Amino acid sequence: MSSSRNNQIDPAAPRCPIDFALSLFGDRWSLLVLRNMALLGKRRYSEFLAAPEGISTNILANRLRSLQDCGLIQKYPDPVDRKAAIYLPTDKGLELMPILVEMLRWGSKNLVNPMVTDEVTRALKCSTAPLLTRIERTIRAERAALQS
Amino acid sequence: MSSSRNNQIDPAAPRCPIDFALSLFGDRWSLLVLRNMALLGKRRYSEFLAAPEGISTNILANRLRSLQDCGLIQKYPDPVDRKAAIYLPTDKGLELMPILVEMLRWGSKNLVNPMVTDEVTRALKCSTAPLLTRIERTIRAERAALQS
DNA sequence: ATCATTAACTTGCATTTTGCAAGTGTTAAT
DNA sequence: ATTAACACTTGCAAAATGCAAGTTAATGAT
Repeated sequence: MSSSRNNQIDPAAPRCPIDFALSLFGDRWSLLVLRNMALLGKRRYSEFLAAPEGISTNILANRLRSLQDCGLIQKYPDPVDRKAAIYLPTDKGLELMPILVEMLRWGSKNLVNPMVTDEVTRALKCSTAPLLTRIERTIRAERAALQS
Repeated sequence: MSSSRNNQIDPAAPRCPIDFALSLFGDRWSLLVLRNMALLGKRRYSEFLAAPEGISTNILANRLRSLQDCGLIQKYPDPVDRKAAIYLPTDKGLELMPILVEMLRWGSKNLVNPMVTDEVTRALKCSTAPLLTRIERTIRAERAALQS
């Protein structure tokens, strides 16, 4: 697979936004990695690998690369452990949160036994704004700490 | 491929709603077919095939089957042309519209030249509620006409 | 009644992507 | 000097995809 999917497409040609979105993260794993980062507070390769869905090592490495190539996540060296890396969503990646939240809503409604935190349950029932703000703040704060 | 993906999974076991959603329509084509039905007013196999993204015939047939198996769309015989079929989203499928709309929003913001109708542009700027209501009404009306 | 056409697929096959297991390179701890 | 932890990479079989061609059933034209 090319490191980023969908090359040889004229970026100025008019295109359906949904098609564009799906060409970047329309697959089984990309949004699950984003979920792990943004919703479950995971930051490292080994943590993503440990997710209950069981992504395999080569696919995870491939997705981490393509998400970086799309500008949706960024990789940082861990300041206290030089063999480790920290992955965080970019602002462009954080803008995917409404999509994740709507999937969460649909899945929660259509699953027999949806596994969700109390915070998410509350957010889906009332307003998702507080959840989204909290996520943005958390990620931006970590990013600021890593870049200094 | 099995006609519906993800068999041998205990439906009562607790599961992440996002994982569940992605297991049903987390691929390049399923949501594009839904877009064609709900947002672009397409109803027939030949219309889906004519979409600018260029889905191939076997993949389209496969997705139409798996979306039916998931209960997201339903197939009806065309009342005026017995060799033709009409595909429409179910209510469960209509509930995916917020996900599509959020993808639309993200793509429109992050594409150089997003191809969207004026109605969608307006909906994204102000409120998506009118667009969603109009889609629901349209589909439900067609469904009612076909079932009688 | 026959023939061509249309709509909705199915089939075969080459290419690509996925999933699993095993291996590699670098840093850190003992 | 060994061992362990972390983040990958490689090899290979199996599955999914994309393309072209073929099939079936209903219509429409002659």
